Amino acid sequence: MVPFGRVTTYGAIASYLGSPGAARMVGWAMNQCHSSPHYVPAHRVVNRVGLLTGKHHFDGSSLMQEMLENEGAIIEENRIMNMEDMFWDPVQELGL
DNA sequence: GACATGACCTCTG
DNA sequence: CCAGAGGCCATGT
Repeated sequence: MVPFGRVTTYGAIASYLGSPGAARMVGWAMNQCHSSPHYVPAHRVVNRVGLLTGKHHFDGSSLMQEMLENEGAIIEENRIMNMEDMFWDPVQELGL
């Protein structure tokens, strides 16, 4: 549901799902989304400071970064510099 | 059934 | 500001 050009965090997703502290489970879900028939923009999910912690789980080592940069993100040292502008909070945007 | 691990977060000292 | 510890929940051995 994360729109083009926006990113969100594991914690935000977990919080939206009703388990504020279950960010790890979200990471696990992202890992499993490989085998999901639905399209999951996992590249738009980063940790709270905008660090691309899951980049190693994509095909290339820079695929995630490339896709994010393609969506307007400014990435430097595996980190989204303009995180504040890109951040998309499901709780705030979709309502809880 | 216990124990370890994971694309994390938050609080403490 | 940096480091450590605890919590979260599903999965695999």
